[in-house]
Amino acid sequence: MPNVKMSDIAKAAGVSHATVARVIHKNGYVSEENRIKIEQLIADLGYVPNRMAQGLKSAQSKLIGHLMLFSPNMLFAKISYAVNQSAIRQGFHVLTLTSHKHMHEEESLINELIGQRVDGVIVTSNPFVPQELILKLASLNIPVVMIERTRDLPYVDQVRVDDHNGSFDAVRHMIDKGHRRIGYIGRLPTLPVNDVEIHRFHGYIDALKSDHLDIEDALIHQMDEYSVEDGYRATETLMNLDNPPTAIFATSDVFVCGELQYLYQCGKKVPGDVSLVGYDDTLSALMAPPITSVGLSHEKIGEQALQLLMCRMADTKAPAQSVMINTVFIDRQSVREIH
Amino acid sequence: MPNVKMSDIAKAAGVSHATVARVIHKNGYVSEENRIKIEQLIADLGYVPNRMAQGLKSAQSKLIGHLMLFSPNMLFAKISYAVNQSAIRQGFHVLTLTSHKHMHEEESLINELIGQRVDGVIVTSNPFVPQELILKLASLNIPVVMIERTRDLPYVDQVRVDDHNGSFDAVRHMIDKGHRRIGYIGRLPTLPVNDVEIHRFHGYIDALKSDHLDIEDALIHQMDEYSVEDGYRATETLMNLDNPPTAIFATSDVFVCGELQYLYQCGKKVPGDVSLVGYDDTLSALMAPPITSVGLSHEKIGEQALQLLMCRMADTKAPAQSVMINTVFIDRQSVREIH
DNA sequence: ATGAAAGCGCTAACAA
DNA sequence: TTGTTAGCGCTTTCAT
Repeated sequence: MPNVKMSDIAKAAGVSHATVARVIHKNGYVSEENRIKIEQLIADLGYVPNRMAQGLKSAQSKLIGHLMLFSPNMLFAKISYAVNQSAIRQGFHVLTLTSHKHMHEEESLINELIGQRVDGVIVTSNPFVPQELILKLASLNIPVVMIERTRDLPYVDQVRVDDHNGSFDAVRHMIDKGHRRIGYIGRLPTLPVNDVEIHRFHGYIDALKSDHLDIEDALIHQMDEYSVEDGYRATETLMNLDNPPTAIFATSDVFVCGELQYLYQCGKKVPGDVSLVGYDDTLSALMAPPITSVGLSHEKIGEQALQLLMCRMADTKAPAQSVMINTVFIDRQSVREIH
Repeated sequence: MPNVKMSDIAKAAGVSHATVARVIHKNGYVSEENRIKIEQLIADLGYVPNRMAQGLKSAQSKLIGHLMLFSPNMLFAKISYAVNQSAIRQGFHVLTLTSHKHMHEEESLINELIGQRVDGVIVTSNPFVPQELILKLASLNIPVVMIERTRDLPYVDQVRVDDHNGSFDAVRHMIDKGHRRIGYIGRLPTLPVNDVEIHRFHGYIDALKSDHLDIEDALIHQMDEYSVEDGYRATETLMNLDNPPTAIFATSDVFVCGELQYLYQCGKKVPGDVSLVGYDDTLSALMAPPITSVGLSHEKIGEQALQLLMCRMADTKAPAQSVMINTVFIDRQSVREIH
């Protein structure tokens, strides 16, 4: 009994399909008698409206596209999940498309989304999506929201993370515990969109300055990639300094993995010998020992992204909005008090 | 210039929309002259066919639904990614829906998928999807493939993981390195679908038997949940035995996190004091130290799932197929040689 | 080589 | 209170 359609219900109920439509949408007048009968029939025959037909008619697919960058980082899996949930809550479904950096597949992916006539597009943390493609979407009146690595573009809304504060608070935490020599492991700001790296770095610098601490180049490591290996290497260099740091702040939990691997090898304890703070709060809870980290609230991010999308659907030509999401400092006691 | 449609191209080219359709689908005869002109117009105006209209007409949405269970485990993020990639390669898009255990949202989620008239459904590792819902899909002639936690249902194909072997090989590896007392940390087989737990457990048992080793209840811990905490607790109990194991096999990398946290606390070294092997190969590479683990090949799993879906689309009434995917043993030297 | 026309399943304005 | 009707954008058959 595949593919029951409105006319099947109508026929079975002895009415026109317009009447069936009325009971489905609960608008217009329908006699109590017919309503009951039709509702019964819908349940019995398992009728589910065809979204493609609805979409074609209404020019609303109720689909939104989510363009992500491939990344082994659990953070994006979490954001993806949050976006999906928020979308469902608003009656939308999400088509998730992932591109790889430097593979220039974005264009065809975006065309797919246009083909589906998505009602909106979310671009998460993908610094490689060319600006023209975003503008193309906007010119087609398809609402676009960018998450995390955002651009200032007309009619394109942004959900940003307050990285400066997140970073500042983390480093302040270390300073407050008595640390004076704090290492920094981050990523080089060499991507097309770099706000994230720059803000995290300035958060570190500003925290040091706020306590009039020296900024020492030897303590600052900006690596090529967010990777375990780079975290390992940076830590190795830091710990081999004549005067190694007592604490290290890393801008990603992935770096933390590398830090711990190095420290494990040379038998140094956390936080006994070195104190650590990570960023993302993805892997830090799972580490031995668990590591204090700066968490992002995925739910809020997803929620806001959908919110902005809905607003823009309502008014495509409203000025671009930018929402800042706070980070959440998660203390897991991986920073030791020193005197 | 939003929403260019076929008739716009037709009008601009001074032909009927049927001719435009011909050049798009490269079928039927079109004069060279017109083809050039139309192709040019399509590029210039940025025409992209409306999938909803195509779908309505062809009764093929080119969408597949992916029903997952919410899980903090990275494994499912990876499978999800692999499924998406394989789908794209076959010209499909994926609607990913995630349900929470015990929330009984599966029914409405499946109705959403029916509403979208998805061409197929993949159910990944979700033991809570009621059997009737799966059967409902099958009865609507919507191909269904189950991944990892599968059921024997008519017309429902399965992609399974060779957990018995995966587990067997891992434990054999420990035995070959000279270990005689090997702890087991797994999950209690209390889910609606339990093959996974049972096979992993028997893999362990059979490996021990293959070397005529004793099976000791005290070494076997079947926990309530795949969680860091349960891994921690089980390890604590194991290590406090009068005669603790020299090696521990865990059926999930999540357990490994807990193991390492406990061992870190009491200053025991891996593999110096205890040898470890995990399962999933998700977190094990990130641990300090990196842990040997049984990996699943997500790509193969995704690829096979799509393959089976395509086959079933071609022949809905073919007998159900079950494909077994091999695990991959990843040696990271976390098992010590003992004499 | 090209066009006309029907129809996919639905919505909504208009008539009755 | 209900039915009729005209599309939404596309594919495809059948004429021409």
